[in-house]
Amino acid sequence: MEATSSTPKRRGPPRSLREDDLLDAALSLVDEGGPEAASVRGIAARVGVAPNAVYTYFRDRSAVIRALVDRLLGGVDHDVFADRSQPWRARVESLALELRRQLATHPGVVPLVIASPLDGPQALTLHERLLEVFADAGLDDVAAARASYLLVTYMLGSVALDVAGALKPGPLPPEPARVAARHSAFAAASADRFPRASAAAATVAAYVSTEQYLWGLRRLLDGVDPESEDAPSAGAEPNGRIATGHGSTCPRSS
Amino acid sequence: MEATSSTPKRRGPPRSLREDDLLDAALSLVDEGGPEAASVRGIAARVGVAPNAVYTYFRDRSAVIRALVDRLLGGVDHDVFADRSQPWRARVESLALELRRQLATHPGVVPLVIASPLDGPQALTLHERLLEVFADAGLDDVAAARASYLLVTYMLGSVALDVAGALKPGPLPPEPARVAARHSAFAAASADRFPRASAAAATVAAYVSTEQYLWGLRRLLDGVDPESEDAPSAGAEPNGRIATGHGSTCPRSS
DNA sequence: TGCAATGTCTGTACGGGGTACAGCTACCCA
DNA sequence: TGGGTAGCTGTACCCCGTACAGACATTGCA
Repeated sequence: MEATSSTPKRRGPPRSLREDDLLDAALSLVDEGGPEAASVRGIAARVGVAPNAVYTYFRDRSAVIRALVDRLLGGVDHDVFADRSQPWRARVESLALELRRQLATHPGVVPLVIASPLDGPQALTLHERLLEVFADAGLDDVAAARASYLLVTYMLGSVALDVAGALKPGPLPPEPARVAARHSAFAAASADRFPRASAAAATVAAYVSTEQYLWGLRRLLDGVDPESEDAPSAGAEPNGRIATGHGSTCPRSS
Repeated sequence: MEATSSTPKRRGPPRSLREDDLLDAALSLVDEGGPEAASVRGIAARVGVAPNAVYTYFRDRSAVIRALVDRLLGGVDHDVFADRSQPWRARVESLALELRRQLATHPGVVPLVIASPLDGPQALTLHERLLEVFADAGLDDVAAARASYLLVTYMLGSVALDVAGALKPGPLPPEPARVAARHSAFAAASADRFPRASAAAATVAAYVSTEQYLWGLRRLLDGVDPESEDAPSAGAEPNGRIATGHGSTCPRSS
């Protein structure tokens, strides 16, 4: 915002609103009522303003959402991560944990993060930081870019599904009488169809943990590690290495 | 449940609509116009019916969406996966590829998948299938459940972010004059802030591929493999290993 | 054969959402 | 001191989800 560099000459009355106020309101709404609660009207009402005032700061609702996601992911930081004297893997793990914490604190934004295109500033922030770390680790640009994409994908994907899985809408409202029969029958059929998965659901939930998240992350980091041997082949390599699959022949890819 | 089994006595006129017709319409709408295009009114219009008719078959719009996601993920199948004589890893990879194909064909549903709670029939279908495979592979129930969760998380997360990343909204519509200055300034600031990531974006995109997806999957499968040694510790293991920020040396080798 | 019950679909309407358009007001600068 | 402009409001439009009440066809049963 310092782009108005030289003369911060402002016209009009002093702002009673600011982007941050609107985003704060949006975030609190999302925290309370889920992703859809961040309506333009709701945000405006929360800051005590007419709905249209929002359009002075954001082009449309999606711009508000993007800015919200941006601010949230951009704020992911941590002492360990910022400390360049730390081992690079520890820094990445620190970032991953902080990201997880951040999204777990605001589960409602997860769908918004996922729905946002990956090339926005928010993802770029993450990429940028990872790229720095990988450069420190000695990866060349291409390898760093690939590693960055792989990790951002894993981190956001895992955290998103973990958190979104925990974000259940609660018991559904009662069904209208006319449709109740059909749907209850369907529910019963579902339970019949997936007895084992249903039974395992509780077990599964108990094992979804930060440990597991970190474990997967470390497995991927092993492959990224330049000192390791099993970095992914850049696609230039034909199926030889990739198809070498631990006792299984891998099917055709694309 | 099975109560209606004996006499399929129906009253009323023969259905001119069916769930599948509505879901077909919803899917085509999503394919054409993104996740939000599947409005109740739109679906009804596409099948040539009043909007309310939809409520005869689904409790509300979210039920339609859930059924759509359910049908899509439930339909993920493949010859190799179904063939129990195949090595289990090949079967899992086959499922993963088919899932990727399916979602890549219908990118618009990805946000819907992510937004759906993980305990719905759709995810249960995936879990159920993976659990079968893992059981065949000799994993006990708990290990299978953990592995299943890890893989569903990875698969859906990776594919979702890949596909959603490819699902860019295109160039944004022109901004209203009043706000243009502020936003272009912001855009410039963004480009300044993330020069490296911006530059790397194209490179990154070029390397996002099925290969990379499979590579990550295989790394995780290595850990799941009962014949392998480095399965994730079930959380029983204290922090010793985890807090150890291994200074870029692989903690384990395969 | 006729009547009542029931599932399917329509007409209408309400509340809420995004947002375009046209102002009003207070402030800044010339 | 007056024009210009940023910040904000009032109003209005259209789309969306969906509740309510009924029209209609089909069926089971008397």
